[in-house]
Order: sequence, then C-alpha cells, then structure tokens
Amino acid sequence: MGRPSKKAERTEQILAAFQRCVARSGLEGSTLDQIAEEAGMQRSLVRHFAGNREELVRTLAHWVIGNSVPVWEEFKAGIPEDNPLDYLLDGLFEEKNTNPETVLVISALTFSAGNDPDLAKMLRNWINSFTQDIQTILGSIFPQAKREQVDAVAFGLVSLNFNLDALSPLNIGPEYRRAARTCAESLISTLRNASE
Amino acid sequence: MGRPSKKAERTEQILAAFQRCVARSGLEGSTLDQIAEEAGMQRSLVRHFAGNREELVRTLAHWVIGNSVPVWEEFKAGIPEDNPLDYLLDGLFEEKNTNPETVLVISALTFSAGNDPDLAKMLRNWINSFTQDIQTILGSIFPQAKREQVDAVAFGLVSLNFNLDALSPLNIGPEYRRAARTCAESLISTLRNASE
DNA sequence: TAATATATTATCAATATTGACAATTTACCC
DNA sequence: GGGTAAATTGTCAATATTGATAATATATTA
Repeated sequence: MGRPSKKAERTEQILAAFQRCVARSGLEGSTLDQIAEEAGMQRSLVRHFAGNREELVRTLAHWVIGNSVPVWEEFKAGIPEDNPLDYLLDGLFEEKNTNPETVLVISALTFSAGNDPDLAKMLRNWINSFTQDIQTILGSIFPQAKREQVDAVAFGLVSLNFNLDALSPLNIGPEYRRAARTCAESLISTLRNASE
Repeated sequence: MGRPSKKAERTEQILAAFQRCVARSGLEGSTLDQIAEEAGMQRSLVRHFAGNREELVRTLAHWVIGNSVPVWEEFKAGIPEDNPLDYLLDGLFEEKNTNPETVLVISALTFSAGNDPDLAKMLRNWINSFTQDIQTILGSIFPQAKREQVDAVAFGLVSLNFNLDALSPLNIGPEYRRAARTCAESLISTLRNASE
C-alpha cells in the first residue's frame, strides 16, 4: 500500500542530469542546485532520492561504470565475422557512434580519484577490463601476433579514443578525428605485418 | 623609491601553488584559501597580486602555456644527430622525464574551455603547435613518409603521452607506461617501413 | 630621519552551497 | 472515503567561498 515509489526513475533522472553537468563543468563545478535544475526538480528531491553530495558522487561513479558495461557488451556481441576491424574502428572513432560524455565524466572522476583510493581502484578496473577486451578482440583477429604487441596496440586504441573525447570541449576540427582513425589503422597494420 | 616590489616573485609562487592544487583537485575544486595555503601566504595576498578568481584562472592558463614553451624548445634544441628517435621517445615516455602536472592542468583547463571560447582557442593553438612540432621532427627523420601518415603518428604520440599523464591519479602500474612506449615505437615503425 | 611606495595583516559584508527537517500533497489499497 | 506510504514543496541554519577595503608594517631613497 501507500504511494508507488519513483525512486528508481527519479534516481535515473538525477544521475543522467549529474552526468551532463559533470561533462560540462566538471565534478566540483557542478552544484546540487545545477544538478537539480538540469534534472527538472528541486534540490530537496535530489537529496531525498540520492542522499548528500558524497553519496551522490559515489552513486554516479557506480552508475557511469555500470552503464558502460551493457553498451560495450552489446557492441562486442555485434562484432561481425567478416571485417571485424572496420566494425571496431567505426565504433571507436566514427563521430556518429561516439558520445564524449562518458569519457569526460570518467576523466573528471579520475581527477578526484587521487584523493579517493576506492574510486581509483574502481576506475583502474574499468580501464583494465576495457583494455583487456580490446586485447582479446585483437588477439583473436591476429592469433600469431606477439602478446606484448597486441597489448600495446590495445592501449594505443584506448588512448586515441580517450584523447579524442577529452579534447571535445575545444571544438577541435575533424582532422583530429581523421588522424586518430588513420593512426589506429597504422597501429593495427603492425599486427598484420607481424602475423603474416 | 618606496619598498621594492615582490609582485613577480609572489605571482610566481601563487601560480605554482595554483598549478599544484589544480593537478590535485581540479580547477573548480581549488579554492582561493587552498591556493593561498599551498603558496604559504594569506588569501589577501593572492588577491593583491593576482586579482580575483577570474583573473587568476586566466593568468594561470597563460602561465602554464607560456612555461611549457621554453621547456619544449630546450628539448627540441637537444635533439641529437644520431638516434633522434630514442631521444624523442625517452622524453615523451620515460618516467624520469615526465611530470604529469602540466598535462593535468591542461586537462582541467580543457574542461572549462567548453564555456570559455578564448581559453578554448588558446588551448587549441597550444596542442596544434605541439603536434605540429612532432610532425616536423618525424618528417625530418622520415622524409619519404607520406605527410598524412606522419601527421597521424604525431597525433598518436601526443595522445599516448596525454593519456598516460591523465591516468596518473589512478596510480596505474608501470605496464601501462611500457605499453605506451611499445605502442609509440610500433607507430614510428610504420613510418620506417613506408620510407624504405 | 622623513617621505613614500609597497608588502602584509586584519576584517567585514555579500553570496553561494550544503545539510537537514517540517509541512503538505498525492496516489494507491482496503 | 479513510489509512498509509511515499512524493513533493518549503524553509531554515550552518558553513564555505569570494570580493573588497581599511589598517598596519616594512624596506628603500632622498
């Protein structure tokens, strides 16, 4: 009995708003009032559903990381038999497939991770698994390449992808996106040469 | 006549302290009191020498960018005739030659550049010239490589370098540094193959 | 030593931000 | 319709942060 709970829905709205705010103004630059306004509700509601600031930040970290998992899993599940490389590169570097928000929030959280060992561990694990997945993908495409080479290339792809998103507030030109794509292809070609 | 001015010295102390604070807590996460304490002086002095917050941030951007120039120029001037590549890679990726602070501050400024077109332009120019310098260096080492390839590799080196510094708050292991170095060498090897 | 320009300290007001909680309203069930 | 649990609104105090300026101390020169 009693009124039906909107906790799940409201929490989702709040975190989505928080993510947008952080991507725009950074973590410490996002006040509870801004988050509330972005979410279209009063600050009291933010507190009611998401607790105080400390809890809210912690929840955001879990939420962002948690959200990225199914998206990435779906992406991995969609890897085609033929031409998996183009699929991978399109997913990582084509503008239409890219939303800088996640990486910007991760970047903002990384800053404050310097003062929060738990958060640092969480982000390390996230980046590790992301990188390792790419290593696995590349390893299956180039089974004869050396493991060390594959790992290095995977790290390179992640770096290129992160850097592109991190620079997005500067409104850099499309030539940077092309350079990243070209660079990624060059990197992968080193695996091809090594494995043939 | 009158008491000798300490403006230059004090301003330097303030900006150096501000830089440390920003690298640790981000731009909006650094209060004037924290900056003052880090600089070992009262907030009143910070205001007296560096103006209000807006001026202080603007000054910091100019200072960080300005400071990076002579360091980089000196580095470029030291490029040896034989084995310039190892010199370049050591400079970009060896821990002993690296101080993440500058990149962390640039990263923090990049965030707020989304709301400050002037700042965005400044940072774009900075990254442009940094990237172009590396393009020039690579181009002189591999004169027969295609320009597009050289540009892509230069962007790749910058991305690897930035990413490594940006992840430093996470206390990532040395394997990431090795991966970055290995990846950079792979990238450069693509130029070598193309030019021979 | 007096004049002077600057550093340094001390302090106040204005605003921003957060934390907390009471009061009210709303939707569902019996 | 009455009871109930939760949403929603409203409000207050405590603290943090900034902006600004007066008051004082100090080092240099004439």
